[in-house]
Amino acid sequence: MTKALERREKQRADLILSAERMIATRGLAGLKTRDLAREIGCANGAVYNLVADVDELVLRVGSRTLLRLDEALSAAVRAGNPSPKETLVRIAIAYCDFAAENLQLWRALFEHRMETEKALPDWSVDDQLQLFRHIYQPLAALLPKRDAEELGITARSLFSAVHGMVALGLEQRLVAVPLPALRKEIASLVRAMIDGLVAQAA
Amino acid sequence: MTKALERREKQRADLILSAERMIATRGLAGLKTRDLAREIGCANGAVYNLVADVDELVLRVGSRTLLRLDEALSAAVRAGNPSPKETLVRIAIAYCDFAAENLQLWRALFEHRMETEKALPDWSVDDQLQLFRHIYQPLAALLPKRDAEELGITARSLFSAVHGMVALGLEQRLVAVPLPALRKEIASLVRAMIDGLVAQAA
DNA sequence: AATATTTCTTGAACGATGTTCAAGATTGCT
DNA sequence: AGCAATCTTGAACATCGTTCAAGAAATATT
Repeated sequence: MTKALERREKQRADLILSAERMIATRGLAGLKTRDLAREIGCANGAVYNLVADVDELVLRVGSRTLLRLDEALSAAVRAGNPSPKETLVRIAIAYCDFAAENLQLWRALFEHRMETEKALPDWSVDDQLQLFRHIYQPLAALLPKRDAEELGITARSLFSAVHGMVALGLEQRLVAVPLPALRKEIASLVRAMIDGLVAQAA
Repeated sequence: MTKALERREKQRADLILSAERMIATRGLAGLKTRDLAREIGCANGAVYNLVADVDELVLRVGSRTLLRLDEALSAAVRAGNPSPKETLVRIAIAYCDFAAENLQLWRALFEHRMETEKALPDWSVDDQLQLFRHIYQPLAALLPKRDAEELGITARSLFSAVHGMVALGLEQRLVAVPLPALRKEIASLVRAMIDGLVAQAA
């Protein structure tokens, strides 16, 4: 019994890694159960012994991506010892860089939601909220008069604004923006947002 | 000959309207050629006489949506005669309201891009760039020292930031944000961005 | 007006794809 | 070794977008 379960877990891990590789190279739409089955060496039907459906598979890959994103943002905060304002700029730039370097996996994070209506499992929701904590602390230092709830909302807004710039900036359909220019733009607008918020609070 | 072409055009218009209705009620994923054919009264294969493929259909619906969005933003600018700063706030709020009121159609605008790699036809690209002109003018008044290219980039960044707030704000997966709170947040952050940009320029 | 030619429309068929399931193979327990 | 529980298989199903040969309709020609 232990042997079988071990093998199962091993294959499950293989499956998720294969799915991750496949999304990274061919995009979310390029993820096919039959190709996955061939890659990990099993029948296509066997995929459903390892995972309930592709939705779960995508969410598991997404969870890994969020983890790596979290690490990237943590590293950006850790480097040097800048002011709260520059910390927030670094986080934004790090988010942009991560998205550019993991374009397809990062996109999959947001593309997938639209397709299914069913609620997300808890293990998937938790990760997402963790991201805001990187923003929360520097923001609290800059806006000492705001209470925790206000800070949470503002942190989310700040994140969303940067996300929008990255999302539309990395889109090739509109005018293609070279990555260095995008980074500069993001840094500039983040500084503007922070300056504006601090000025409003004064 | 003219009679047949007329009928064709009529049916083409019907098809696009049906597609629009279908996306609005069932989402982009709910758009099915067989259902469309039944609605406009023709065989499913006949859809491909009116339109090259579903991609084109989605783009045509998107074009209509962008037109209505443009009108909504124009109306927001027209109302009253506020300062450039408040004009930009109104545009942002109008964008948020439009997205909320036309949720599925608005989402389809951005969901669709990911799926196809082929370049967009010109008639579809043009509309998108027009949106920035609403932002450009008030921004030029606020930042008189910036040249046209810089203003264009900043206008796009501002739009992207607001788009991000709306996109993640209207997402139900994360913490659900009530619409009035979202509008308030957007107004607040737009004012902060503008204040910050103006202060930087000084 | 009758016929020929071009064009359009049809709906069956194709190829993909996610998912299911009964039958066969494998594993774990006594 | 033998039995029961479990897992694996790959064929089958349903649902898509899309294509296409054949029949219907419209247009052009005589």
